[in-house]
Amino acid sequence: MSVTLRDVARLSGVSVSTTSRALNDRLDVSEAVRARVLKAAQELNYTVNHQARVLKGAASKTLGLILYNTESLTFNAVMTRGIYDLATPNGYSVIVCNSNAGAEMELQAHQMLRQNRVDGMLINSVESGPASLEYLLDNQIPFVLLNRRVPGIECDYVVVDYQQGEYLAARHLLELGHRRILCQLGIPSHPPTIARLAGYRRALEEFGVEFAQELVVHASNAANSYHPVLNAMRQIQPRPTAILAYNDETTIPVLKALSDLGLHIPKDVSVVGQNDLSFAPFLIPPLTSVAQSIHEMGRLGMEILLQKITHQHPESWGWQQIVLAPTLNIRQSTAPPHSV
Amino acid sequence: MSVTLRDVARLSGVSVSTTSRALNDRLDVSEAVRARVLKAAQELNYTVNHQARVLKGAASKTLGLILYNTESLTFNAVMTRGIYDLATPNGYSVIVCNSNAGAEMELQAHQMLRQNRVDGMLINSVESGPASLEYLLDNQIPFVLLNRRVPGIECDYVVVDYQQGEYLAARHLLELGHRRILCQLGIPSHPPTIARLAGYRRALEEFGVEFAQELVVHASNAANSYHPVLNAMRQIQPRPTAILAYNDETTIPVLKALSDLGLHIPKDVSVVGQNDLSFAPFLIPPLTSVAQSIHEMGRLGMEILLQKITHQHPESWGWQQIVLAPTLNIRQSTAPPHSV
DNA sequence: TTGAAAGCGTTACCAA
DNA sequence: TTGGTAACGCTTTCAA
Repeated sequence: MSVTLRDVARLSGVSVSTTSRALNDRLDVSEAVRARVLKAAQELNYTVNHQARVLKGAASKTLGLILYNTESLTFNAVMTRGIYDLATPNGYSVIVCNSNAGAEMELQAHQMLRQNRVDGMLINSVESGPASLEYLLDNQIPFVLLNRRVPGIECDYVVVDYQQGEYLAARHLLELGHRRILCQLGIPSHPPTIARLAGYRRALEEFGVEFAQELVVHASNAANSYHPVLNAMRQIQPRPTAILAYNDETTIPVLKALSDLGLHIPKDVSVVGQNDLSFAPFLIPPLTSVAQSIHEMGRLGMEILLQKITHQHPESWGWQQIVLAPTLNIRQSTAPPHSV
Repeated sequence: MSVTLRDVARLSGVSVSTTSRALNDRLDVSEAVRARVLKAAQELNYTVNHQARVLKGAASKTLGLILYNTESLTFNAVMTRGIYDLATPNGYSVIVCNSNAGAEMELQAHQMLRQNRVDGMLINSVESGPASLEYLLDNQIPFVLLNRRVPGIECDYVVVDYQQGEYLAARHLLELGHRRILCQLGIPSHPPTIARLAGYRRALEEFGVEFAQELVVHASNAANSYHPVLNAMRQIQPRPTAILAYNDETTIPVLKALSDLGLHIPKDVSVVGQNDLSFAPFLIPPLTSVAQSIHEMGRLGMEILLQKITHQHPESWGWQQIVLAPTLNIRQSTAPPHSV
């Protein structure tokens, strides 16, 4: 079927082993032979068979990436960019799998990557519990968790801090004088939602403000923020004076809901987003938003993974457990409450 | 290092070949033996070595995906979702590569995927010219172009029709009575920009409106639409009465620029977006936008690729060349020009 | 500097 | 129904 080393060897009139050495830039090949081999290889359009190499014992030069795939569209896009930026230049292929937030597909992904003998993995989905990760640890397959932690599993991870982000946002509003702050979240069991809620409550506590369940709006899909927020702002009395949106994308429907209720931002209601996407400064009014280093998280995760793969002293290393601190970018969507 | 078939054979007390047959659900294995083998495999936590299988002649069950990676964040995210949705369930791994809009990285990606003996490829980046594609054709490696066509290369492709989309948007504005329509585009050489420009001009011609170069705003990065559009709307006389934004994402800064100029939408200026992202109905005012079937494009491309890989009659097939028609969703951001 | 041969893990063929 | 053996394409060791 495809051109093999034997074909190249035959054409260049030398043995297979010499051909291999010539193509792999070994020193112990005469220039004359090397030139002949290279020419033959080019002529035949030869490409080394990667599977054969790996079977022979070489590193697979392949990494696995398991995505959760139910985050916001931009989240995945931004994170994977950080990852790819380092993969190809370093000669690594990346096999991307999606769990679609399901344990079954996630296990299938692990299975696939295991069969492919990947050199390492980046994991953004841990729905199936710790077993898969324990297997990786036991078999010394390097991996880095992205935006996830698993209780009871000691390993490398890089996370952005949604808890702290929500805390910063809430504190900012509290400092401005807001006391009734609507908090828009996703599915209660989703780790980023759990983290946000904790940050929100931490800020409230710090300011001695009592937590009210009615001020938390959970939506099965955080993107559908229009109706939940519209209803909440219509019904809750006294009306919240500020909103913590799940992220910048969901802020757009939130702004629309407020506009449809005839509420002015920030005069009547303050709004804070999260992720500080590139469009945040261009919303009307420019959105106060918490910047999370998502691209950085992807890039750093990949960097750590590559280090672990190349440096062969896993024992001498501690775990790299990195929490990327968010920053609050204050713009014009937040102000003291009107009534104050 | 890792557990092999020999280890399983040894533990279950049968030969390697019988072990292989037992694990591969062959019929000619006694139930007693099969049970013993399965138990041993489980006990040892055996996973088949995919590279060995492929070397032996099996299909690699791996697909390659080459992304351009300079499109809008959402474009890649939406398209790849359509792709992944079919990959894992069908047992295919996807190796994702990025060209970053560069010919060199694109060639490197081709090289990588070739070495990995992928069963097929989905390609959204053709910066390096037709040579790579010709190689695939010559070697009967199935591939499908996504959102790209290459002059002189006959092959399968699925594209969304940005030309038609821009045409529909422009026609809508022309029908409303607009004659001075600002057209926001990206790098002149980028295929989607070329297509959009052609659609714009086609609509103008059809309405007998002369094309004016000053009404076309090229930006190196289409996302930075604020200043180019602000300046254009400030300087061009008479002022355009409508804007064709590059896509929905760039619409956000466009709306801001108009707002900062004190221009009202749609009274003073009409705006049309493209892609009809989920947030389009929630912009203020709700955005008239051209819906492009990007998710469908990814999914369909994958479907065609899988068909080509499984059905082994490439000759009897014609090329599948699919152009997904856009539709215009009219909302409140467009109206007849104020002056009419 | 070159070549022969072994072996990576698997499957398939052929014999038993 | 089972087992031995060869072969996939490559790299590496050892000998020449």
